[in-house]
Amino acid sequence: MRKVFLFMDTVINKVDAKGRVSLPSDYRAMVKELSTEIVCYRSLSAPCIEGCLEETLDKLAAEIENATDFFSEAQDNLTNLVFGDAKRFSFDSTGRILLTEKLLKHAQITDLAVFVGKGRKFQIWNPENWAKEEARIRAEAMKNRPTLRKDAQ
Amino acid sequence: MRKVFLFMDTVINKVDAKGRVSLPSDYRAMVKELSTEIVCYRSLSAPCIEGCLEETLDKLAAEIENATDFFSEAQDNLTNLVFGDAKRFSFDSTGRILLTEKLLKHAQITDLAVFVGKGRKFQIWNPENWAKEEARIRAEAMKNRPTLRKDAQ
DNA sequence: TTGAATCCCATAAAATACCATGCTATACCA
DNA sequence: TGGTATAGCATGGTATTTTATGGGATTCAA
Repeated sequence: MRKVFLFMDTVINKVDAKGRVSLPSDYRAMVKELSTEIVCYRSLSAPCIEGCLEETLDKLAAEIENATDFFSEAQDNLTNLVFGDAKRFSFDSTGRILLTEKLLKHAQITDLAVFVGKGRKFQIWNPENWAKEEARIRAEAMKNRPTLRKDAQ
Repeated sequence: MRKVFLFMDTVINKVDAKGRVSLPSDYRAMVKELSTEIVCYRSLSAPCIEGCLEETLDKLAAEIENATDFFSEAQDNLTNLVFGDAKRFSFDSTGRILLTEKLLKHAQITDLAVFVGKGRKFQIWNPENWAKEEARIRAEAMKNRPTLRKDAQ
């Protein structure tokens, strides 16, 4: 039994005519080991699909409750945005999930999908869009080294 | 059971036609004792591969979550950069890992790989590049003594 | 009953595990 | 201390398993 569960690596898979994509085998292994499910939703900030484990959304729900007031408009909006869009995806015996039209359209994905690990989450991109995005992020990191010191941000 | 787990020493191993390299036996022993796995990614600052234990990345994930907001661009960029590039590597019964094309290309490694201990991390270099880099670092350290005082940096 | 979703089977390629060998470093003994 | 035996290691090769992906069959629901 492994100790660490992180979505990593970048893998590119085909999307067939039916809209099926193989989930990277690493991701599947995690889902199976934790006996949970994958949840996907449209990214709020980029033209890509975002995915995570159900547990992660559960934690997010708790955080939202903690950070915003029960009756606040902020909590209302946030929960609508996140949970209104999220959907559970299970994979078949060969490890494929069936993405929805809504998600594919948002990410401009047609026949190829790039899975990008983000630790507790992952993203699914159109290959060209991801290439541009990665170049942008790396260039920025070269210019200004990332930091985790709060005072430096 | 040992108390200290540090990647040390510099060892050079062959990379075969399939891209397989023996992980230094010291490293393997650590990984086995901790029953964990190795993670590798392209160094952000040098033409080499960087590696560490899964736990190290897990801690980093927690730190990122702690230092940045769930919906922030900073968290987005950082997690893409780090985890999109990282990949788990398990070794076979003879202690070899299969490096990817992307990593080998970034480090300009063809048939020989130098493993350089870095404590919590290690690096994998092309032998010639490492020779140059080591000379440079040592020369610099001779000229300006290293310091750990924050105010001096 | 028609379209969509799910399941199952087949195949090729890639990743992984396994076996065998020569070498090196270590341990052991005189 | 010197020499030998032994265990561990690096490395080449092969076999086996897993994975991605296409296509067809079956089920489910509108």
